[in-house]
Amino acid sequence: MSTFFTYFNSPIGELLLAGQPGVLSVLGFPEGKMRLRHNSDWVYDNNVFDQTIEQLGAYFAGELTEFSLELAPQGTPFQLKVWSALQQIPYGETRSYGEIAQAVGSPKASRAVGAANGQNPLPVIIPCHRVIGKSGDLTGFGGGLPTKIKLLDLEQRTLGLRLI
Amino acid sequence: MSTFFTYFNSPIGELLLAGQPGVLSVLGFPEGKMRLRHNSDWVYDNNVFDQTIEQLGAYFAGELTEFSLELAPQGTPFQLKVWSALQQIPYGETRSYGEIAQAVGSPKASRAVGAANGQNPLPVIIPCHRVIGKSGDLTGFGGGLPTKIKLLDLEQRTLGLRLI
DNA sequence: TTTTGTGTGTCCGAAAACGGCCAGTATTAG
DNA sequence: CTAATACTGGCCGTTTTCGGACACACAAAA
Repeated sequence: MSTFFTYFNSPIGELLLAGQPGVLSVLGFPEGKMRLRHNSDWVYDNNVFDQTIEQLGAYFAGELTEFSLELAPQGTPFQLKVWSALQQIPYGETRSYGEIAQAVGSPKASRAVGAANGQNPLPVIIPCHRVIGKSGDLTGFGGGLPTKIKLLDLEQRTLGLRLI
Repeated sequence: MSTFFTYFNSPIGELLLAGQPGVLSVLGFPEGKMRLRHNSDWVYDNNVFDQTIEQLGAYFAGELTEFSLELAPQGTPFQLKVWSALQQIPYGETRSYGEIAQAVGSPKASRAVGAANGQNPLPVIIPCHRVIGKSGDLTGFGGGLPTKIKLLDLEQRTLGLRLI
């Protein structure tokens, strides 16, 4: 089965989407430090990602707080547990790396959680941006710290509007 | 629990024995390349190793072909599997590194088997000397190749005598 | 043709290095 | 005196590096 891909223009820059019909497995930043581009044996197809694009659009517009997509991230057992835990963090809230470590049953593995966060193949949708240092430092983000700030800010402002 | 040790004079030179009452965990060559000596916090006690000494004596006299001792070698899961496989090689026979690799379920790990062999904490008793290259080369032995030859020779001659 | 003897390819496990951490001290700047 | 800041050491899963007690193939000698 071949892998399909497309690019999506978002407020935080161009995004690479990849996966198979109905299943998203990669979301990447083509620019910046990560420079994640499409593989040469992937097939361009924009139609495959209708739902993803629609929901991403709504998310960035502050009109969607929870994604409903079929995901297929690839990783080690530990990484999968971490990414799963990330999806439990409610929109607009944050957790510390240590809290996630505790949530996956390895209380002392906060550093390993940081590493797993860095390998997150589906940022934004799997909200690794909601994990920050215990002291409140943002500490890091694959797409660059400014993007992490933008995402947290978006979620904060959206929640603020909701209160009116 | 403290660790006990003693030294035993054998035909292949002095041997260091160490462990706890009823359980042997180390057998080493104090001389030669390995230079395994007793640790400073171990306690000298010759009586603890009655059975070991008796059986080693009988082995070197050609009167014992299978040890019956409680062993507690320390190692990684892979090493333990290898050492366990070594104990399945009958007295006087040999196997190639590749065959042991196959026996532990990693057919291509012949070189890794060599490495594990080199870490064998209980040579002679765990018969790493019965593993040789596929071509028949002896290839290596912690206590020195001459010792490996002596051991294989002893076993061969003992079997020979048995045939009479 | 058989037999040594080198060279080379490969494959593992083990050990070391590496962070998107964190808590406990020590050190300054107010 | 207090609080922010800097430094230190331990933690833990992953990644990378490393080093062979191998095993073939081919060459050269007998």
